Amino acid sequence: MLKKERQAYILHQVSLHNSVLSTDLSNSINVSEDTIRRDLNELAETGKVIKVHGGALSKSFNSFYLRSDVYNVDNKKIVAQKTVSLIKDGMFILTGGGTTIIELARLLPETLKATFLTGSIPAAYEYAQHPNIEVIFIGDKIAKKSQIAVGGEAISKIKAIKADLCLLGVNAIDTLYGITDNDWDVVQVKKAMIEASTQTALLSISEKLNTHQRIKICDLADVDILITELDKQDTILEPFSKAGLTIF
Amino acid sequence: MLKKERQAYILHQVSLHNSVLSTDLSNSINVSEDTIRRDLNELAETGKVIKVHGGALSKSFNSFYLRSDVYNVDNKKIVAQKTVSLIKDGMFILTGGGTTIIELARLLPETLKATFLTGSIPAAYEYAQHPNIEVIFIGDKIAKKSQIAVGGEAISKIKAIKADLCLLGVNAIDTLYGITDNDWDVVQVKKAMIEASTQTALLSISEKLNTHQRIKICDLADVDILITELDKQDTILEPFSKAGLTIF
DNA sequence: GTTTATATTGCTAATTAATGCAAAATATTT
DNA sequence: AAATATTTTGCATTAATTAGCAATATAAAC
Repeated sequence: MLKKERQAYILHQVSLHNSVLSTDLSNSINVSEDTIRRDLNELAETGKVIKVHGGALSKSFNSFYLRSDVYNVDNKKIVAQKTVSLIKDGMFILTGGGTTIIELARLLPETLKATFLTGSIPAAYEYAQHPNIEVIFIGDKIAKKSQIAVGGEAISKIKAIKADLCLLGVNAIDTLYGITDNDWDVVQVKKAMIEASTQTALLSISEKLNTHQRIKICDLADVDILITELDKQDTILEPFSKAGLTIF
Repeated sequence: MLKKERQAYILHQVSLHNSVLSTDLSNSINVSEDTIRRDLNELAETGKVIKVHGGALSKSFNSFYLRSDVYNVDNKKIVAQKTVSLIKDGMFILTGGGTTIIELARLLPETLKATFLTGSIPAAYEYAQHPNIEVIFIGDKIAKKSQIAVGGEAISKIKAIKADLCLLGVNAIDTLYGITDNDWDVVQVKKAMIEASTQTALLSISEKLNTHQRIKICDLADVDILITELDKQDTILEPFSKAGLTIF
């Protein structure tokens, strides 16, 4: 087994179990613990895992984004964690794609029984890992860049839905420009999702607040909840609160 | 053996096994390790493989899932490789899921311009990695076990399609029992896919020949091509050939 | 069809990389 | 604080790589 292969295997194990023990790895691939340790150190140096006494922990637990580290994962995880509390048993939830949504999918409690509807391949994959979650995929042509289904078929399917909650990762949000994005097809889908839900929550790391992009999805008035990694009281959030959004 | 031939052989080995050792190659084609190394370096410079200490790795050696846990990968890869030759530019291809199909997705040439329609999340993900392939996802409720969309929605969507070719990984195939599977929902989808295509090719490692399961998909007469890792002339394949299947 | 240039290959020796081992030094647990 | 487990360090061993050179093979020129 080549060194890189071994490291790939280790990474896979880490993403699968969130943590590994040097001893276990040593046994399962028959190399000395020294070698494992050296591998883990290399992987830690390049930021792929977090080295701890006795083994290593996953950084951005993922099979999709194994290579490219997700930007700002830590904050995204905070956002995702806050979002979990909004989700109750029995809900019908429409969600988009994006790295924050993926983090959310991973943080969902095992016991949660809910139905998730999405057009994002990575998100669907993650939801499907949960034993008690029903996943409905909204199919259509897959946009390569974002790995989500876009097009008329998908939109009319979304319009036929009435969901309890819509969860969207946000690209740019601003009190003046509203919620904006940079991909026409994706915007159409997001619009439809917001309309199809009784309540919409936006997931956004604070960095994206007060920025805008080319294409408008909707006004702040059209959505309900804003979830960031910041404290509810943070002054940056005040304008959004005043615009009528509930802050989490 | 010419240099180009040798490098083609090396590339083939790499795509088949995901990794090669310089030593092995040196032995199997009787040239010095130096030559192999020089070849690998050339292939690495043109981006065909990833050179590592001791050998080389396939460029796509880790993405969606690691193959180490896939049963009988090598044979599945041979099946997949044979299947590639059936696919031509411009085709509309309906495919199921399953590990053999995933291998196929990975072996598709970069230059291929075709449209793939599938209800399998892992397959869609793999297809979406190709620059010139259009992916249409057939959405519906996702069956956890198989990660494919099942249900009336998906089936009626499939029925609205007329595809050039249907590629199905097979669970069990027998001259007497026909093609069988063990999941009712999946069977419905496969049935619909076969009906919606002018031609159907079955991908199956030989191990699955002459086995059967609970639920019938169709008779041998309803499909056209059988692709296994075996040689066309193999006696095991004779009964299938006699049943009217074209063997690859 | 020679002859000349160019590429390819294999060999040797020196260098570098990868791995495992053992003893000492740290952590961690009880 | 004692017992146990993990890490560090330095070293030995083996394997793989590099670089230079000689021997062939292949292509190009005459």
